[in-house]
Amino acid sequence: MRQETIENYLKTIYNLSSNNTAIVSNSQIAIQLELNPATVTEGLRKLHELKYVIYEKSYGTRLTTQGAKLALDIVRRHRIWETYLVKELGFGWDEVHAIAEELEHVNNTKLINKLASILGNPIYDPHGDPIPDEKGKIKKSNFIKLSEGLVKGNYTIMGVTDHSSAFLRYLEKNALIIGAKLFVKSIEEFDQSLSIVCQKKELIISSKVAECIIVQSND
Amino acid sequence: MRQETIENYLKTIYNLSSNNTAIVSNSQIAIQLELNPATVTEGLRKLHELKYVIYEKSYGTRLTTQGAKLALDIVRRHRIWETYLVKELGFGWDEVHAIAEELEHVNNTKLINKLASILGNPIYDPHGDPIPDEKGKIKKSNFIKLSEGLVKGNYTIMGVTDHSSAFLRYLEKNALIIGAKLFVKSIEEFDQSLSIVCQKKELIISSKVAECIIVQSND
DNA sequence: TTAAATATTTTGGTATGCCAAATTTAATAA
DNA sequence: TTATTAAATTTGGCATACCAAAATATTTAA
Ligand SMILES: [Mn+2]
Ligand SMILES: [Mn+2]
Ligand SMILES: [Mn+2]
Ligand SMILES: [Mn+2]
Repeated sequence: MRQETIENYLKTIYNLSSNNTAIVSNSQIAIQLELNPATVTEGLRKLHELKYVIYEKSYGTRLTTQGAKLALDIVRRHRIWETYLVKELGFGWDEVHAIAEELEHVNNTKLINKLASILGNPIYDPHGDPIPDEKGKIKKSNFIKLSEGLVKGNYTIMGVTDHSSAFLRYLEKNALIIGAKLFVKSIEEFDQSLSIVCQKKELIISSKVAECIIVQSND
Repeated sequence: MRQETIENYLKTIYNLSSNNTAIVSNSQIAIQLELNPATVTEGLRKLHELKYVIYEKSYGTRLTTQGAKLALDIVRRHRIWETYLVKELGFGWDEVHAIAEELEHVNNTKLINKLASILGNPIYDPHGDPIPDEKGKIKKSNFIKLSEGLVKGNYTIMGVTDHSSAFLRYLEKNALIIGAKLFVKSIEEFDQSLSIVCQKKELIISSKVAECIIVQSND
């Protein structure tokens, strides 16, 4: 298998398994990688052969120790590059994901560690995602999705789960950036939309948006 | 054809044609890309179809305007990255070529122009090779190979044509770095080895080494 | 506990990128 | 000008990465 193919599978499996705890289904992977399910079945069989994953037919897939190690390395490269592009090269947080998708495959430990060092070995990337250290160790957090919070609460935005330009520009337009504080006034029963206050301005956000915002409770 | 394959062919053809003037043979390309000649014949037929090259069977290949444009873009990316790695990230001139071979395929104009801008839009890379500007324009020079110079002359080292770590470390060990001044005392008739003085130290270099050093005459 | 819906796998097939061996073409030396 | 040598091309084949459609298996809803 081509190295880039392996890397894209492992990264995807890692991301879909939420910190490598859950088992991942073929269809999830197929959607994420925009591949035909038949292709994914084949791919997983090969990754199993290569001992990167445990793939149990018609049940699901999880990473082996070896697979998780490589996955965490790709995730590290991706997030370090995103941070470098934003902090050192002046890109917007809505532009960097696509570039990092390519840069992540350049495998040079010295390069990544040098970038990390220039950045002061950051623990979070521009979207609030944790950056694994050189050994693959990752900072645990007790953050939640805004959609999972209680009504009437104070929160700080810690990250996002959608990295599309469209979503990030929408957030920016409404001052919903990382570090911003917000207060949830109420949740509409009909559609679970949230009425929130942020920077003294009141606004309504859909449940779909609230699902993509990661927050820390301040209460 | 895969974009990376196209790019590697075009860059190679550009480099072998010395500034896109000469016609390039299949065997040269095969050696450079470490491919079987049969593969190169196929590759060139496809690149001709795609209008990147004019490939005349059993005669030779040259770039079209479109092909030269893309080739110069790859060369620019490669040399900007090499310069950035040396000047901003602290790599040695003997380490950067291999990394740039991967980074050159990341296609993002804004990124390359940003790196170039941080570097002050350099005209030469760490090996003395000229960096095309955004439009593909390249600084012409009247530099020569040290092996082509006259006996008893003063020269300044302007570049190298071999980018291997082994060669570059050999040069560094002997203070034969870019900008260094040297004096050619004599050329041995038997093997064309050169007796030179550099930094007050005398040393003998083989004709093979002299062929890989680009100089400007100071006389 | 079945039928319907959904997910997965198998099968058959395409496109790309490569190579080894055989053949043809071109260049060089006698 | 002919051998001889070298370069290029053709042919037949292999491996990888995909997909569409058909066949199975699993899950979910009756
Ligand atoms: Mn990727
Ligand atoms: Mn990110
Ligand atoms: Mn390359
Ligand atoms: Mn260079």
